[in-house]
Amino acid sequence: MLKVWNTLTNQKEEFHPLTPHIVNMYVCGPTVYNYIHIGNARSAIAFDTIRRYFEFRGYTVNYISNFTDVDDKLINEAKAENSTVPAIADKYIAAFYEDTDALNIERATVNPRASHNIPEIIDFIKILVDKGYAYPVDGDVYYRTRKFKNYGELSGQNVDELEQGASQHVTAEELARKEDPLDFALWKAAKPDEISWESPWGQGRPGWHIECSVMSIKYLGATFDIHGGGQDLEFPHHENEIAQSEAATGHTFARYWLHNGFVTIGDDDEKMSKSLGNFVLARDLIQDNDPQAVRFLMATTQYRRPIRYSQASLQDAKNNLERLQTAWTNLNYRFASAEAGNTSAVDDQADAIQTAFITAMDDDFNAQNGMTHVYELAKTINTYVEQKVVRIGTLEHLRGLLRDLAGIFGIQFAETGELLDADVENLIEERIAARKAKNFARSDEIRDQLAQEGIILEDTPQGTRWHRK
RNA sequence: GGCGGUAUAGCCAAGUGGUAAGGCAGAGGUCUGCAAAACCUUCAUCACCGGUUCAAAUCCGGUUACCGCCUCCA
Repeated sequence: MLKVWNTLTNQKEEFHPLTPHIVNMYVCGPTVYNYIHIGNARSAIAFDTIRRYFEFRGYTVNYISNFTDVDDKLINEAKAENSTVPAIADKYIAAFYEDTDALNIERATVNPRASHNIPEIIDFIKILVDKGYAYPVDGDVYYRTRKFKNYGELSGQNVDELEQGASQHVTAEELARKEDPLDFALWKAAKPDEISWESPWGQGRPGWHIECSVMSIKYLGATFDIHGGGQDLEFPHHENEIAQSEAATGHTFARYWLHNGFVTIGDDDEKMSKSLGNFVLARDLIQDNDPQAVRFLMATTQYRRPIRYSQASLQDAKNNLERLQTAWTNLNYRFASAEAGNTSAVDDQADAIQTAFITAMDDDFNAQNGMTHVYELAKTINTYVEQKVVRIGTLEHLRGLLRDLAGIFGIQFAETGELLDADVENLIEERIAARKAKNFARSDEIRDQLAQEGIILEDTPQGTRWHRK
């Protein structure tokens, strides 16, 4: 039975989707005023991995993830780049796809954009105003936070305690407009030269929070299964989403709330964030490192745990990935020398590993425990392929399982079989002859020479094989 | 100040009452002409103090340290 940690209740709960076999999930995407950093990538990878696991378990997943493409930051960035808000959004959305594709993150079912849903947003705000949950003031519209009785439930905050914090950060201008410092903007009146749309309250644009409520409900319905995002979104973003949505629809909003942990950096494991300025862009990291290793590091850490970003952790990921890749290569190498049929004892081992893997991952996507069984599979494979007699059915069984389990984490194995230059092939042939003649000086010379070119030779009972370093 | 999360070997990291998974790195070994890859062996009294229990990393109380949210942020 699959269990997930629900932030709403602060406990692990059995996961039962509203509709059998279908998971409707919404994950908060980035505000597209800059390239994504590896913290953003971590969130995308965490939920991509969760999505893949659901699919592995036989669910159909409707995965909606937004782009917030209208807000102060975009307006400022447009000014800074001497561009427009839509152009800035387009630019960084394109970059987002480049980066996430490189990290083998599956595309969402839909990536709705706030700016493409303005009529829906306005209609939604109208409902809140009509119901008395929101009030217009000079072209702004604010949400009446205290009117929503469960406000603070998600983050475990007490409204009165919050007010102390809020009051320290709200500007005098805002305070004058709001009935209560805790109220937040659903709609903001346009300042001169700002991007804006016509609304019942005048020219303006949506506030933050509202787009996620509107777009998640638009694509998934008033009540859906999973809402995900980074831990920093728990308050106020997700708290506000709940308040808006449930006030407007009268129904439970998301049923399970999942929050991923941060990527931390530095000796004191500080959160990586744009506002702290201590971030590493995903594209820079990918450029200097194997994207698969980056993906591996992020996907094989349980999604709620922090990930310490460092050269050492990346190197660790590379080594582990290499281990699995080697098992894959070892496995594929034996097909040519395999016999028909199956080795039932090994098939049984594979089945047991699969069962154990599912048990581990069903526990709130415990990737570390899941990976333990993937390593176990690698060991099973490495041991099996050293046997004199191997059988095709079992090789295929092992190959399929390794591919599927690794695939959940977004790991794709490199296929071998690339053709070598004729010169290189001749050298390998010459070396085989030299070894037969026990001319080891010459055979080692050839091996060293090819190693210089990045081609590693390995002598096995089935013959000499090679791979590129 | 309020709320929440961490603290396990050189590193990453499982484990929520029965005398510490797994991976990386290190050491030794098997295989190999030598290698490579693989496989085998080896490497921790679980932040600290006190308590409960036949038995605690695991429960309770306290202490310390670090991180996050409460303001834009994945």
